[in-house]
Amino acid sequence: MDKFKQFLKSISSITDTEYNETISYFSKQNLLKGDFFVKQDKVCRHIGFILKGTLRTYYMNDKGEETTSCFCTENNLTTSYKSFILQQPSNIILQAIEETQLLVIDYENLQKLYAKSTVWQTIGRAVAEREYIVMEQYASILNNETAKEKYLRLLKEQPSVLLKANIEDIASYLGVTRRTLSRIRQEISK
Amino acid sequence: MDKFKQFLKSISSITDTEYNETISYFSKQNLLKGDFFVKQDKVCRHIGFILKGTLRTYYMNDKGEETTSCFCTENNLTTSYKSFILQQPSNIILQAIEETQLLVIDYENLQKLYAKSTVWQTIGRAVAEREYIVMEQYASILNNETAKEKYLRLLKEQPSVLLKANIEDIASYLGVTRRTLSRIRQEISK
DNA sequence: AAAATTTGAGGACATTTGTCCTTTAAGAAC
DNA sequence: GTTCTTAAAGGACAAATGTCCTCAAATTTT
Repeated sequence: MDKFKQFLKSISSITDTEYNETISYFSKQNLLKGDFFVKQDKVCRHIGFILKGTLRTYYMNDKGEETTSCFCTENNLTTSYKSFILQQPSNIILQAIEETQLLVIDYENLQKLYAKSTVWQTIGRAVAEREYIVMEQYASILNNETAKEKYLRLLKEQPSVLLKANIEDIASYLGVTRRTLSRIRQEISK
Repeated sequence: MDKFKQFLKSISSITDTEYNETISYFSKQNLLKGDFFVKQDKVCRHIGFILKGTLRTYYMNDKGEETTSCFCTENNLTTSYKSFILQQPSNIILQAIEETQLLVIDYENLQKLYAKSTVWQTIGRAVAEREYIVMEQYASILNNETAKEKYLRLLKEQPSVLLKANIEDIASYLGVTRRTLSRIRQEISK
């Protein structure tokens, strides 16, 4: 729980008292490997803070092909943010790829916090701005980096993901087929 | 100016009185074709609302190659949002591709509005959420659509851009070379 | 109007990536 | 320990895309 307090303090000037007054709006949630945090076409009702574990975010097209867009790891927020904001069905799926512990708040409780407290108004904007920045960074990577560069970035920034996720998911994250990922790994091992 | 009031009302419950009290924080800016709204590596100090015209958003890599990420059109906000939020140098460039009129607010004035008014706190969050959604949509397109699909989408959603922008810029927006764009147009014309 | 310059279309070939398949290795089940 | 199953690596060929170039049309300059 302390991790979460630290996270909030890193994005706002929330005091210990304010934190204690509002933490009761959150609850804990545990996921096993393979469990879904957000299912496709369901409205995402929660924002979660990852205390422990890893989630995979992916799209699924009509043909059933999956495209991994993100691996969410410890001490970060996770949600189908667009679905959450608009309270509309989600076009992305969030699934645990290992045992995962979350601190979650639902939509109504978050609106209550916004109404009740100025600091939570600020946190709400800061979170939206952060989510924007993460997404812009992601789009920038999609635009400017080759699959090989993305692989090397993953290796550097989230090496644990390469051990936990399977080849299919990593390939779809890089935007290539398994065959090409195999070629990339071959090149790198030289 | 009315367009801007309408825009704000579409994302918040701002009243006419509140609007009139805060509009003086904004000023007008005109750009000629080729003028920059945001230069590379400069801190973006403004958010603009496009009253008229079109801007192109692009990255430039070390080799001087440009990647167009967005064409911003009338009645939308435009800014290098990440640079604006963090007040750090921008990695994207915003350039008018035709004569453009903007309503702009600078960073300090926006912070004053946030401090002064609850409705502007809400607008700030709503804008961040909107920008997030646009960016997510963009990332989703990058992930899931082929260059041809992107071209057809542009044709449908922003047909004016195909007339105003040059081939090089459109190709870089689609993530392909001019040669491939030429092939795409050939296919479509059949 | 003629010349010069810029812009888009498209040919030829090389490179990259995908598709389909086989092989190998590792782990699970018996 | 042997067989079965699953996951990753990699071969062979096809398809898609990039590179480099030329040509034609349009636009600008003189």
